[in-house]
Amino acid sequence: MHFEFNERDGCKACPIRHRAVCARCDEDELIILEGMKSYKTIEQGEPIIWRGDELQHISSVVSGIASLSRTLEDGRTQVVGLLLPSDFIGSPGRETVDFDVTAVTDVTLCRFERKSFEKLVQDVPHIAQRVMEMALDELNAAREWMVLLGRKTAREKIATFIEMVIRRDNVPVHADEPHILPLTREEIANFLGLTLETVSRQLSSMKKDGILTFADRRKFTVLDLAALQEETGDDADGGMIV
Amino acid sequence: MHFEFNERDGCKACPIRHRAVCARCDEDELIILEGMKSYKTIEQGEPIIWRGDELQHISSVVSGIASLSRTLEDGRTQVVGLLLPSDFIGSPGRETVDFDVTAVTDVTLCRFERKSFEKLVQDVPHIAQRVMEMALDELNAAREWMVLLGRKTAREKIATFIEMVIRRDNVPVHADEPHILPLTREEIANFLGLTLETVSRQLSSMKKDGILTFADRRKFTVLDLAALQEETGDDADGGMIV
DNA sequence: CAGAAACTTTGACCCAGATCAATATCGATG
DNA sequence: CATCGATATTGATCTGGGTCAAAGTTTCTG
Repeated sequence: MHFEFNERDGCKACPIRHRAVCARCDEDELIILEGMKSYKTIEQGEPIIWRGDELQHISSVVSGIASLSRTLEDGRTQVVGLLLPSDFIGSPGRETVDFDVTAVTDVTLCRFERKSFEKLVQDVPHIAQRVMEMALDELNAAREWMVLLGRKTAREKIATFIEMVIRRDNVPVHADEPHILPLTREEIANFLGLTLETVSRQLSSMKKDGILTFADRRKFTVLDLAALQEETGDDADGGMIV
Repeated sequence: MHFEFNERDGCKACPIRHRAVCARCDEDELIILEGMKSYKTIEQGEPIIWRGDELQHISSVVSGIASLSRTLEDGRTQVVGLLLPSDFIGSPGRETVDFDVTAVTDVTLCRFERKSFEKLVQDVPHIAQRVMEMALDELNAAREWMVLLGRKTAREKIATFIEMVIRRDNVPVHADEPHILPLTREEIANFLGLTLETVSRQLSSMKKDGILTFADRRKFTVLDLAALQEETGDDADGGMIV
């Protein structure tokens, strides 16, 4: 059984093609991948899997946004990450999830039976390498977020969050289309370690300061990107040495 | 050139043997590993590498403790992780580090020329798998820490930190030897997203409440483990479903 | 072993952001 | 299109932890 990796023309039907995690789509390979995958849709607001639940599948987000979060006994909730299309739910080698996973929007998942996925990781070297790279990227993002949670002010947190949102759906150049906040005020608060009132106040304040405008609760446009970036608390150049 | 993986008797001289990241120590393998590694010692308090610096080596901590941190322009610092023996500095596929790495104690590193290490990751499937597992573990730990930073009170943060320290050097059973705080008050503060005064006050308060005693600034004993764990804010059973 | 530098504790006060509360707006539903 | 529940805004007040300041320890150095 031979597997090879090919980034360029990964199999069209294979969801681990996202982020180019895919073995060469010759017949052998396709059979295995086809045999073990299944799709599932979860409605907005519904839980996908709870912390501690046994992982039957490793899934990849095909469309929509899911959140990873932890809630303390008294209800305090911290969102520790957002899962966007191509992100995985569950990791090879783990039998349970350590965080609650919830559909923030309607979410479509492509699921692999966990054992098969783990076998794939073992048999196809480039898949382990890809998962490794993805994990390292996310680790970096998580650490970056730790700086925000531990040291940034409410205003800096909001500015950083908005900047992240507009960076994410990076419209070509100078498309003035409004951006969409993917989260409610409360979800933003739980992501930033704030209360929803503080989130609301900071957004209002940025509106007053002419940095943003809102067409409605979710739809906004950045009027002054430079000012926004100034407020994030990060180095202007994203940390490169000049 | 064939490589195989053997957890049990990984090569004694190979530092990536830590955490069992090691190929079978036949001659081919040894030559490669021996040829590319070098040791280096960094004194307590000295920087190991700065954020943005080009990574010449991937290193593994052999002894001592290093911290990963980020400092904002105005001096606010957040420690995003501690590197203990067997942890890596630098990741295959990255040309720079994204955080400052500092020696918290005297640190000995085992360094690999980066290109060679990356080649090794590509050539020896089990090494990529091992790095993948390590990255996934650290990702989990980072997310756990995000909950602490975003939602826990000062007292809960301190309790969690102390619990982490005693869990780390998990003395057999009932050894009443004192534990050692590996960090100064200021370093603890930067790790927990607090000020050093708050750290000091909380430690005093726990002393007053009979949870801890201090033999000196660094040396402490836990008098009431149950109470300590009660204060961490986490579920009693570490999150397992009962 | 004196004197200094580094680290820690403790106190007094203050403020960013939490909490509590009232109102306003949106969007779904019959 | 009126009603209701969910979501958001805004105001008033409170407080945990930050800030500023002054001792008190420990450790290093000559």
